[in-house]
Amino acid sequence: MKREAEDDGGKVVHFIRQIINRDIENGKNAGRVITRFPPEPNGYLHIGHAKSICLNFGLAEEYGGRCHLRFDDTNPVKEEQEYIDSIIKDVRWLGFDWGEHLYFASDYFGQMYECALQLIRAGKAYVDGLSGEEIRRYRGTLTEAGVNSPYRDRPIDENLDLFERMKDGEFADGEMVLRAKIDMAHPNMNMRDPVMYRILHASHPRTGDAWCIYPMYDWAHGLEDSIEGITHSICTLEFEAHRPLYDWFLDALGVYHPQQIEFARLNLTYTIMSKRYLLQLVKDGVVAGWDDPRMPTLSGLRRRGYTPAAIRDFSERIGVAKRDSIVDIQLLEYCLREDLNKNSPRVMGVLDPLKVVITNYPEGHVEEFDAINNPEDELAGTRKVPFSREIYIERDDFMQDPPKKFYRLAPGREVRLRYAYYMTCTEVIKDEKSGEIIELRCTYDPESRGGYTQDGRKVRSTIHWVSVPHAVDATVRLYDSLLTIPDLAEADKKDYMAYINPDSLKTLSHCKVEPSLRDKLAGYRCQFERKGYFVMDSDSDPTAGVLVFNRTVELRDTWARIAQAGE
RNA sequence: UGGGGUGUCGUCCAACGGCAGGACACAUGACUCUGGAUCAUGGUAUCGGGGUUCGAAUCCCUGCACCCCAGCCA
Repeated sequence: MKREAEDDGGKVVHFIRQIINRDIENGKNAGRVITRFPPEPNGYLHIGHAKSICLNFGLAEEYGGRCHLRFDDTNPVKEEQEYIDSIIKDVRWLGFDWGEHLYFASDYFGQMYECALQLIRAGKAYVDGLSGEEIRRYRGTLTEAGVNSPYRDRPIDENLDLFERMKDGEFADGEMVLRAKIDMAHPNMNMRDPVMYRILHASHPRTGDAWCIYPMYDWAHGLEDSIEGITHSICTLEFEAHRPLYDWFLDALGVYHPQQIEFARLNLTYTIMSKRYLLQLVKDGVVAGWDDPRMPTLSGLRRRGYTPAAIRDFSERIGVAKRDSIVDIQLLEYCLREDLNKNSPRVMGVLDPLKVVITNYPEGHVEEFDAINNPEDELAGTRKVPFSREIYIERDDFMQDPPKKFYRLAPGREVRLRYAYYMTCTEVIKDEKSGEIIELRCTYDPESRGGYTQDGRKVRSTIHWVSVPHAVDATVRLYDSLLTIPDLAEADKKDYMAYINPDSLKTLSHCKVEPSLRDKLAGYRCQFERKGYFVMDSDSDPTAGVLVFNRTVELRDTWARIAQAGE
C-alpha cells in the first residue's frame, strides 16, 4: 500500500514538496516552480552542495519548472574563475542542465545600484562613516540594544552624493558603507541597520575594475531571486534569521517577492564539510588537491570513482528536513555499491601477490577460460582469461594455521580458482632468514576444468588469481576516511587536524591485474572480484603501461568482520 | 541572558488527533564459482513533567537539551 507521505515515484513528500503542493493548489505564482542553485565561487562543490543541487534541480524537474545556476559572486576578494569553471563542470557531471539560465549576481550590479538609490530616496538607507570597529560597538549585543549611528539621519541628498562618490572610488576601503535604516534595537541582530554596500578596491573575476563597491549577501540575494522570478528560494538553516531581512528589502523596494525556505544542510560521518577546512587541507598539502580522492568534493568523489547516479540516489534517500543531522556515510556507500554492482564489469586483480607454482600443470602450457563480465548483467558478456603453471593469488587468501572459520587456501586444502581449476596446497616455501612465505606449491585437478568436477564434490572457497606470465603491473591506491572520528562537531579539541587519519591513503605498487585491463582508459570503472570497486586514475598512462587504480569502495567483507570479531 | 529554529530506532526520514512505519547500520539464517549480490528473519525510538481527549509523536501549558545570529563573509 502506498503511504500518504510518498508520491508515485516512492519519494517522500517532504516539507518543501508540501509547500510547493500547497502553493500550486492555491494558484500562487500561477503554478510555476522556479528554483535556483546559487553557489559562491570561492571553493569547490562538495557532497553537501550535491544535496542542494539535487533538491533544487530535482524539484524544478518534478514540477515542470526550471532551475537557474547562479553564481553569487558579490565578494571579489574570495572568488576566482577557477572555482566558477569547476562548479559548472561539477553540476553538469551530476547530471543537471540549466539551459539558458546561467546567471551571475554581478550581472545585476547595475540594477542593484539603482535599487539602492531608490531606498536612499525613500529614506530607508544611509551612508555611514563609522569605522568597522565602531559599527560593531554600536550594534549592541545579543541582550543589549544597539545605538544609532550619528550619521543615521543624514539628509537624503547628502546620502545620494556620498553613495555616488563611494561608487566613483573617492573613498578607501572601509571608509564608508551604505546601510539600511531599520531598527538598531531590533531583537534580531540582522535587522540592526545591516550593511548593504561596502567599498572593496578589488578586481572582480567578471566585472574587473568596473566597480569598487560590492553588495552584501542580504541585500543582493533577494534581489537576484526577484529579478530572475524565482518562486521558491531554498537555502540552508543558518539563513533563517536572515529571512526577515530578505523580506524587508523586497517589501521596501516593492518588487516581486519570492519565498525563502530553509532546510538542514548535509553532514556526513567521518567527513569534513566545511569549505574553510577543505580549503585548508588543500593549502596545507594534507591532500593532493581539491580533487584528491579522499576529499568530499564532487571532483574528489569523481576521481575516487563515485557515479552521479549514486549521489543523486543518495540525495533522495537522505530526505529533507529542518533538524540538524549527520548521515551515516555507509548510506552513501550503499548507494554507490548498488549502482556499481549493477554496472561494473568484473575483473581479476591481485593486490598483494603471492606466487603459486602448480607443480602438476604442464610447463609452458597456456589455456584460456571464459570469465563472466558481470553476473548482474547478462548483456555484458564474457571475456577470455589466460591461465598457466604459475599464478599469483592474494596473500591473505592463504593461511598456514587457519582458524575454524577461515575456509580459503591452507596446507592440504583444496580451493577453486575462479573459472579455472580446483587446486590443493602441497607445500609452503619460506624465506630462510625472515620466515616470510614467498611461494606456494600446489597441484590442480585436471578433472575440474572450468571449475566443476563430475563427482560433485564441494569446495568451500573460490579465490581469484592472475597468470604470472600474463600479469600486468599496476599501482593501487586504497583510501580510508580522512577523519578518525565520526562527528567533528563533537570533537574535544578545537583543532580538527588532531582528527586527521594518518592512514587515509595506502599505495600498493606491485599489484598484478589481468591483461584485459591493458587497453582501458583513465576513468574506467570495474570491480576487482572479491576486493572492491576501482577506477583507473588520471595518473595512468596505459600506452606506456602505467596503470593506477583508485579503490572507490570496498565490497562488503563478511570474512573481515568474522576475523575482526575473532580478535 | 535577547531573537530565530529543532527534539521519533544506533543513523536518516515518515506518520499532520486513530495499530509509531521505511531505509541504512547491526544480528541470525538460506543461497552462491565473488565470504559480493540476492532472499528470509530479528531487536532497538516518540526529550521530561503536567493537561485536553474515548484516543496524543501530533493539540495546550511547563521545563530541559541542542543548533543558528553580535563579518564591511555567504
